[in-house]
Amino acid sequence: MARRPSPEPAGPAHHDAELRDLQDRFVAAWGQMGSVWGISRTMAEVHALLYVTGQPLCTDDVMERLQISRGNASMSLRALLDWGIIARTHKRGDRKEYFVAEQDVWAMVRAILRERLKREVNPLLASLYEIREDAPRDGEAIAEHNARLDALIEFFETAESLGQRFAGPAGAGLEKAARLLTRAL
Amino acid sequence: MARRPSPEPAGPAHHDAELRDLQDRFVAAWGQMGSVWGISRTMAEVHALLYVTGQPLCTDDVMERLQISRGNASMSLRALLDWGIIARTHKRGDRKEYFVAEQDVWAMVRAILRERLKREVNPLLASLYEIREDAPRDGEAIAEHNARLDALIEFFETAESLGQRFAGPAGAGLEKAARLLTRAL
DNA sequence: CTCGAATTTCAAAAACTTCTGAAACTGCTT
DNA sequence: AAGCAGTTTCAGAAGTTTTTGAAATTCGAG
Repeated sequence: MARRPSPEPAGPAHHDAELRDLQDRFVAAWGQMGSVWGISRTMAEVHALLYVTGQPLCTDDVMERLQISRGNASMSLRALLDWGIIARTHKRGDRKEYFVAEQDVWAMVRAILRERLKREVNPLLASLYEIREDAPRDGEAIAEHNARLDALIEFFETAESLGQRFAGPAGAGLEKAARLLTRAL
Repeated sequence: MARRPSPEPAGPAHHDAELRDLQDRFVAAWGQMGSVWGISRTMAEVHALLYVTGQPLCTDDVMERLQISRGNASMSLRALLDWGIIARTHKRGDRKEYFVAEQDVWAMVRAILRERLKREVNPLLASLYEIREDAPRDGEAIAEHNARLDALIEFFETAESLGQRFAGPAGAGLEKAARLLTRAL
C-alpha cells in the first residue's frame, strides 16, 4: 500500500518539495527552542511537525519524517499528550492512532503555562512553605532570612494566582490579558 | 587567618546551625528549580546561596559551602553575572572579589525575563521571519502553512513587545503589570 | 479464543552536559 | 620586573539525559 496517497487535493507538484523544506526548517527552529525549555529536542520537533503540517499523523509518519526510532516517537507523542498540546484522532477503517496538534496558538500557550505552573511553581512553593514553617521566629539573622523567603513566596503566589486566572483551559483569558497590557500606559 | 571571623554581630550560637540548615534547604529547592529551567543545577545553587545569605561571598566561600570545584564556582559566578542577577563587590583591604545577589525579587525576575527573551525569543523570531520570507505566495497548502507561521509570529511579537515594556531594567514595570492584572476582572 | 497489527516498555548504548583540577593567565604590590 | 594572590580556562572524567530496538503487552477483528 502507498504510504500517503495524496492526503489532500494535490497542489502544483513543484511546490510539494518546497513546502516540505519550509516545514523542515520550522521543525528545526522549534526543536532548538524546545531544548532551551525543559523538554527534549525531539519532543519539540514532533510537536513542530504536527503543528506545521496541521494534519493527523501516525507514529510511522513521525518516525519516517523525523528519522527517529519507534520507541522515541511513542514516548514523545505520549509526553505531548500529557502536556495537553496534541490530541489523538482516528481515521475510519484504520486501526492506527493519529495525532493532531492544537492549532490555536493561544490555547497551546495556555496549556504550556498551566503545565509549567503545575510542574515547576507548585513544588517550589511547597518547599518554600516548608522551609518557612520550620524557621524559628527569633534572632536578627533569622528574621532577615525569613523576609527573603517571604519576598520570594509572595512573588510565586502572585504568579500562581495570575496563572490560575489567565491560563485556564477554556476561553480567551490569556489573550485578553495580553491586550489589556498592550493597551495599558 | 580565620576564614570568616564573625561576619556580623553573632546571634545566639545555637541558631547558627539552624540557619545554615534552612539555607541549605533553600539552596536545594532552588537548585532543583534551576535544572528545570535552562540553567545548570549548580548555577542555580550558587545563586540561591548568594540570595539567601544576602551577604557578599567570595569564590572560596562558595566552593566550601557547596562543595564544588574552583572551576565550577568560577564558571557559575560568571554565568550569573552575565544574566545580571548577581554583582561584583570588593571589601576594603582585600584583593578578592566578592559577589552579591540582587535582593529585589522583582528586579531579579525582570533580569531573568529580559535575558530569556534575548536568548530564546529573539532567535526564534529571526528564524520564523526567514522561513516566512522564503515561502512562495501561491498554492493552497502553502497559504495554510503561512497562516500557521503568522499566528506564531504574532504571538511571539506580542510577547517580545510586552517584555520590552514591562521587563525593563529599571522601575516597577513588572510589578505594575502584575497589579494591573490582579485587579482586572 | 486466537491472530496479528499497533503500541508501550525498558535495558543498554549513544550523545550530550556538567564538573574537576591543574595549568595558564592577570594585574597588584613591592 | 619578580613575586604572588586571585581568577579563568580547558581537556578529560564523571554524570545525566536521550535514543534505540527488540521484547512484552494491548486490543480489535474474525
